[in-house]
Amino acid sequence: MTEKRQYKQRLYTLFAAVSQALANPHRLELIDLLAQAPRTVEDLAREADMSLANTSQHLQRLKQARLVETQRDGTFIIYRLANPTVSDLWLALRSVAGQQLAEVEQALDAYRTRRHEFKQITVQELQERLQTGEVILIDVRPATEYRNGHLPGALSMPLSEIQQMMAALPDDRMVVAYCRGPYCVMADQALEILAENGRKVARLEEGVVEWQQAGYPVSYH
Amino acid sequence: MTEKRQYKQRLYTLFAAVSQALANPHRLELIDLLAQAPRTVEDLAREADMSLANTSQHLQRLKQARLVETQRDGTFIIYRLANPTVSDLWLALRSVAGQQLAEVEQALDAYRTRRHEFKQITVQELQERLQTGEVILIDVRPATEYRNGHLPGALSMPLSEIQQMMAALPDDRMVVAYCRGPYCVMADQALEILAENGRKVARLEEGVVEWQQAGYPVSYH
DNA sequence: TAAATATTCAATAGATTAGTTGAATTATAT
DNA sequence: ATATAATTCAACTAATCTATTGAATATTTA
Repeated sequence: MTEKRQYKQRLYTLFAAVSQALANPHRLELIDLLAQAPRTVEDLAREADMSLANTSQHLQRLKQARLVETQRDGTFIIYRLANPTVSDLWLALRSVAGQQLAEVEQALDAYRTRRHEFKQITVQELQERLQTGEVILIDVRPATEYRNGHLPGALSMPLSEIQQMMAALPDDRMVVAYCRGPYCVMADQALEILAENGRKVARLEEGVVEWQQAGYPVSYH
Repeated sequence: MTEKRQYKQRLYTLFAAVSQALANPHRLELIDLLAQAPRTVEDLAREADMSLANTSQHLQRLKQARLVETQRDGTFIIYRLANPTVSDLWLALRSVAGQQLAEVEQALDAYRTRRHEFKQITVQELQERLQTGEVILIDVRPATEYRNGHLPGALSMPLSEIQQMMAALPDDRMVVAYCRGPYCVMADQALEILAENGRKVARLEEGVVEWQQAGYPVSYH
């Protein structure tokens, strides 16, 4: 019977190893980025503000834990999440932390300083108003992420190019912006610019991953 | 802008702290037990085969991470999961590990040695056959866990008492047993005893937590 | 074939952190 | 007051973890 205990312990140790792989802020940021789209090491290092070698090391740990996998493309190596359930795990982790730790709300307020300034729109509301043509929906993430999947009906309008592209938007409709999800500041920044230019704006807190997990379909073109 | 980076880092650090709290086999076993029912420290220590002091220490860490909470009952302190989403997180973690790590299957085969000997029954199949009265469903977990919630129509028949209680079962129907889920060996042990006594048996891999997460209702009486 | 590029590897420093145990302590109930 | 349940403390051991560097590898391009 003491063997049984060992085997049970081995199982829990395996589960703990996965949790261990996620138990680092840098690695979580990498997972978060990869949940939006597959990327090269360089790209990840730049987005996460880490050295290349360090990024590579952390990616190795994630790979060992089978949370990410690689695929070569020319001289680049492209990392991707190994499985959609990894996204689910990341969302579950975020959700528990968000619900249980008041510090998350505080940190979020410090990060997204204008979070409470903009009107929020729910998924249901958005869908109704998109149908009737009352609102226009923009995806302000980098174009690569848009190409990897976006909300149906969304226009790609990366934050970096919004000043130029803004003019192309019809000015009789409210603009709803979304980005990588509730812990992403890009949509707020886009709305700030749009609002300064006299647009009626609102933010959708959900990103593509949250949208998808809720069971809604995603567009690719 | 470098402040922004700090705040983002702080957020990921908070998420990582939750993962860190789960990144230990003993603590995962405690979470697993608490997912079945609230318990005292003593009870947890006994079930998990750990010293009392050690159990207490690990529980403190889980409490700090807000994954569990306490409630006093006389001289006892009762621990429970702080939130149903903690169960979801635990299931998501288990699911990722199960899908990505071949070692989990191997360890499971070593732990549940007779796992492949018994017929498995799916949730759908079970529901159909319960309706028609073709099968009888037993919950072989300790009675406390049964009382905390069980599958509708299940009889409480703890593994420890199955020898005595077995006789009460009608002998014209197949007996389906379940316990704490796919990583629990109790149902297998019950089926072994029942099969030796000439019963037709089958195992339901799902436990109450998996059942509940799938959206099915749970009974309490 | 050689050069250029992207990524990984190996080795290291340095700090921090984690897990366990037994004894002492606190809190509650009788 | 005494017994019971749980927590905390002190102490020890061990281990892990991150970030950094420069060298090495693998693939493509010239």
